[in-house]
Amino acid sequence: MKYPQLKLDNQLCHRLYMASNGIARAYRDSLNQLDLTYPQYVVMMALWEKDQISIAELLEKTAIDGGAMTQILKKMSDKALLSITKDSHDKRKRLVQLEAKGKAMQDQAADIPSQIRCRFPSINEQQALQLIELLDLVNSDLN
Amino acid sequence: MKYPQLKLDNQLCHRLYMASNGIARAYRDSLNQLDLTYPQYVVMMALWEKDQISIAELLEKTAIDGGAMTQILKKMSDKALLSITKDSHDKRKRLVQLEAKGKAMQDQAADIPSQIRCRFPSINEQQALQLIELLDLVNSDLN
DNA sequence: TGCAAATACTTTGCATGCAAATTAAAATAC
DNA sequence: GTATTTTAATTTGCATGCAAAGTATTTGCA
Repeated sequence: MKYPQLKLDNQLCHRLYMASNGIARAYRDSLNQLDLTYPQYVVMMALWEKDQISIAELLEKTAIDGGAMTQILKKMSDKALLSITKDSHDKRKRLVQLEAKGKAMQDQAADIPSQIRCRFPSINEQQALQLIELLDLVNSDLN
Repeated sequence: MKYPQLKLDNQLCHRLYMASNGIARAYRDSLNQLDLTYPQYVVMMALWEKDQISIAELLEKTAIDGGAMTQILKKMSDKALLSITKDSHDKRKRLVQLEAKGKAMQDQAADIPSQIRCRFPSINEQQALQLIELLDLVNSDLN
């Protein structure tokens, strides 16, 4: 190997790639029971925190791609989890609000975080917090 | 907010999601110059480390999806970066080897890691290593 | 030896992630 | 006040990630 900096073993990014895909995969079983994909689950979490927000605000909170968001919201709307209305003050904007089914789903979802947590016995609480701190630093450099 | 464990701010997975997508985005400019996508770059790194390996071995080293790998290798083969031959001892297997263009690209790629590193001024070396250690723990639980 | 099970890939269908082009409406400029 | 620019979303085309089904070989086992 000519260049050690090109070894896969030295790539932070590749580890993030594996971890991100792997954890999303770990969520799959739990989310299948709610008929949600991971990005859809993220949208739900954002709305449970703050309902009645514009798509732009949803994009900012979730960091989901705008083009994908249009499709994701359409599917969630078809499933009656939420509805989308035009903002009467600014007709460019559209507001997203939870429907009854979407609100009710919060109780079903409440157990998911602990289910996922069990899949990572190698990580203790302190390490999890440390990981979050470091990822926040990474993400802060990404704007 | 009824359930604090459902707050986006408390989700390790969402941070991984943002970091993984964001870093891949950060690679884009550098990789565009080599006409490579990020997964294709990962394949190149794997092959620069060890040439003449089976697709199964490539899948294991890169953690790329098998179905996607078929398409990725086809595109890379079309670009004359590598070629694929049947293993004469086991006709189920196919061996991947770098072509001249693929080998030469290593020199062009050697600068990429430091270019990416510059995009993360908030992270010092010790923190980067710590992040790698923690992600290795996460990934070790993902099998 | 013969055949079921395991292996190594490929294919297919669906759900994003992303860049670039497009559309509609609001804000600014002149 | 109208033209230009900016903002908010959608649309389009391409590249995966993933599960499930399909194909071709090879193993393994009765």
